[in-house]
Amino acid sequence: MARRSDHSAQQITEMTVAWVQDYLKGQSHQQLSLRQIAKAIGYSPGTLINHFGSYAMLLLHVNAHTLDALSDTMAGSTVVGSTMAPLPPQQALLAMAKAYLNFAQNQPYAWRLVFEHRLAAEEAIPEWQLHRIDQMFAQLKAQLIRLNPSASEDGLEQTARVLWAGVHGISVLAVEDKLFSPIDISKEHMVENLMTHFLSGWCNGETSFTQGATL
Amino acid sequence: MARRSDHSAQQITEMTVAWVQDYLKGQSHQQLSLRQIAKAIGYSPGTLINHFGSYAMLLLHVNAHTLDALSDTMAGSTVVGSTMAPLPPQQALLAMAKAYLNFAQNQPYAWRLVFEHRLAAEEAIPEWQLHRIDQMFAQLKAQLIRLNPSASEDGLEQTARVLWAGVHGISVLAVEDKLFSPIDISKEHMVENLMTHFLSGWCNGETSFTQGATL
DNA sequence: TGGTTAATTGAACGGTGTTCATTATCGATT
DNA sequence: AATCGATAATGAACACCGTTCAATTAACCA
Repeated sequence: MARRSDHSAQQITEMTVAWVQDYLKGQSHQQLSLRQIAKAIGYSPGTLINHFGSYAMLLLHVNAHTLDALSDTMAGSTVVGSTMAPLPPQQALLAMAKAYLNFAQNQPYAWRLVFEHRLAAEEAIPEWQLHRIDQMFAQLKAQLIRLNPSASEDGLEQTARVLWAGVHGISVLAVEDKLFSPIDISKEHMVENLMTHFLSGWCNGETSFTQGATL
Repeated sequence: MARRSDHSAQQITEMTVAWVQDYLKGQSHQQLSLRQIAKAIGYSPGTLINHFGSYAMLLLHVNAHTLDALSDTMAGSTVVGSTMAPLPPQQALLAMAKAYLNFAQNQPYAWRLVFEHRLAAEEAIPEWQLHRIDQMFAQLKAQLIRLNPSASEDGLEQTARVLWAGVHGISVLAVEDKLFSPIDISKEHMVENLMTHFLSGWCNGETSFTQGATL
């Protein structure tokens, strides 16, 4: 068979991503396969390889979709109402962190795929994917700069990543259920804990802790 | 063929774990396979399945070994010399965090396997594995309690996990090269940044940040 | 020594991602 | 309207994968 014109190239991408996203609502990608996807959308495995380049690249498109949804959720979390005043920066950051955590917990399989997926060594992460990540950091930095306008650009860059890494770490361990806590700690409380202590430490200036905090 | 007595059961475990650990020094587990391991140690795939129960369980043993090495490294990082006084708690915590990060960076493939590996839903994580993780937290808590003796047990438990999650997050993103930073930030500086600000915030008591830090 | 036990195996099974020659259809040209 | 070149799509083939299991045979014990 050849050259059906049932769907455009873009439609095939959409069908594929939509079906996988739906699949990931209920189960991990570990049981997922190219052949399964092909059957589900009514094309052959070879067609999908032609279209995406590889199974890994197909999954990268799925991840792009996930990152868009995550980014939207985070952006939306800082606006409580259309006519309200913007949240103070600390609350905005906390809202974004909680949005991040909740997204991870609500869509654990899609979220995990983003971070577990790896391309073959020779294929580089496409520019369109890097752009998505840049935008997420831009959101964080925008709030941090409100919180501490005197911070240097490099300092902001670093702090945004440290903070994000912290939230990410909690989310990873929460989603993978690897916190192994004897007591039941609310994940949201952990994020609040991190945010509170880190931001208060950050705003109180650069008191080197090797001499401070002598309690 | 049957019932060779070339090796005891324990020896087979050791050979297997040693070979995989060696393999992971140079490449990711993604290309690794049971058949490959079997060939390398001179047994059949079926024998390894009999021995470990499944390929997943085999990898769990590898991870146990990795966790032991990690735990040792962290424990060792707080003692600079045999006759010296113990490090102050902040420095001990920082040393452990850096040890954690460095381990992740030096043995990225073994380290990643620990966190990417998942058992089938029905098999529970064995007790001997949970025990290893408990011990790591015990190390952290021991330092935190020196830093803030008045903290409650539950508070310690939570703070230890928040702190560890933060360090873990930085390590994950560093190892996976997913920090996507335009500037080149030293990972060690990020850990220091997190530790400094978080601990200083933590020690300065429970100043709620919703009212504090008015920049 | 003979019988029992159990460790080990290789073949088979149903899966995987990827390659590629073949084919059938489309779009344009005559 | 017929033809032709380009190309989207395919399915068979390939080399793997983890796992199962009947058959085998070495070790052990009575």
